Amino acid sequence: MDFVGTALADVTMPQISPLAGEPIDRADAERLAGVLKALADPARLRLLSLIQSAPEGEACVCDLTAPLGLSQPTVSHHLRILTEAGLLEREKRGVWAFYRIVPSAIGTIADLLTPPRKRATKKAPR
Amino acid sequence: MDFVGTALADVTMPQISPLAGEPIDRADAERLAGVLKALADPARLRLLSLIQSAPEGEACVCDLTAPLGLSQPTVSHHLRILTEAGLLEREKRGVWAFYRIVPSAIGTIADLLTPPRKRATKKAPR
DNA sequence: CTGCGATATGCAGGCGGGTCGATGCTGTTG
DNA sequence: CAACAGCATCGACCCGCCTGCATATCGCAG
Repeated sequence: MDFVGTALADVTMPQISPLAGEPIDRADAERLAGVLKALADPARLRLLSLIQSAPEGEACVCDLTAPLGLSQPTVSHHLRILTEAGLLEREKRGVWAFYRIVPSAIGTIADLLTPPRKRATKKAPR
Repeated sequence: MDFVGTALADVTMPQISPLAGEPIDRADAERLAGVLKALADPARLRLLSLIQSAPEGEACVCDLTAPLGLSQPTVSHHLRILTEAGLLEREKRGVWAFYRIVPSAIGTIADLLTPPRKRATKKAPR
C-alpha cells in the first residue's frame, strides 16, 4: 500500500466527512480506511497513549518496548505505520529515535467523523 | 471475539480517552481497537455513508449491494460487523432488513479520540 | 400448500497484517 | 580503532479477514 505515508494529508485536504452528507467515493473511503487501520490496533493505540503521556510528550523505542511487552522490531514496525499514517513524527537525536504525536492528527480524524457540526444530534442552543 | 457486540457500549461507559492523559490499559485498547477495526474498511465506510445519506436515513440490503459492487452475502457480512460494533441498528420489516446509523455512535468514537482538546466538550449551560 | 424474493449463515480460497529472530547500520564510548 | 548500544530492515510463520458461491431460513403472494 502506498496510500499510507501521506494518508492523513490526502484525507485531510478535501473535507470528505464520510458520515456527512453524500456518499463518499471509493478513493476517499480507502484513504480514510487506511488511516483508521493505523489506529485500529491495540498495540498502536497504547503506543500513542504512552508517547502522549511521556515526560516531554516524546519517547524513544527503548522506552516503549517494555511497557508494551513486544519485541523491539515489532515496536519499530508499529511506530513506522503510525508515522506513515501521519500520526507520529520521528526525530533522531544521537543513537535514539524520539517519536512524538503530530498535534492535530488525531483531532483531524475525529473531525472527519463528526461532520454534522452544526446540525448536531441534540444541540440547538437558542 | 466477544468484545464485539457491546463493543461501543463497553468503550463508551468508562471515559477511556486513549489519547487523553494516562496510558490506557490493554483491555481498553483492545475494545477501542475493536470498534475502530469495524470502521477501518472501505466497504464499511461506504456502507455507513450510503445509509446515512439514504432517504429516511435507513436502507435495506438490496439497496446497498449495487452501489457497493459487492455480493449480497458480503454486504450482509459487513452490516453484521457494523451492527455488532454498535454503529448500526437493524430493524426487520416484512421481508426486508432496514439498517440505520446509531445516532451518537460515531460521535462517541470521535469524542474518545479528542480528549486532549479542552474538556470544554461538555457544556454546563449556566 | 407451494413458489419466490430478501437475508443470513456456512464454507473455502486468497491476501494482508502482526509478531519474532537474525542481521545490518549508525553513532557513541573506551 | 575496536566494542557496544539503539533502531531499522529482512525473512518467515501464522492467524484473521474480505470475498464469493452455495445453501438454509423467513415472509409473502398466488
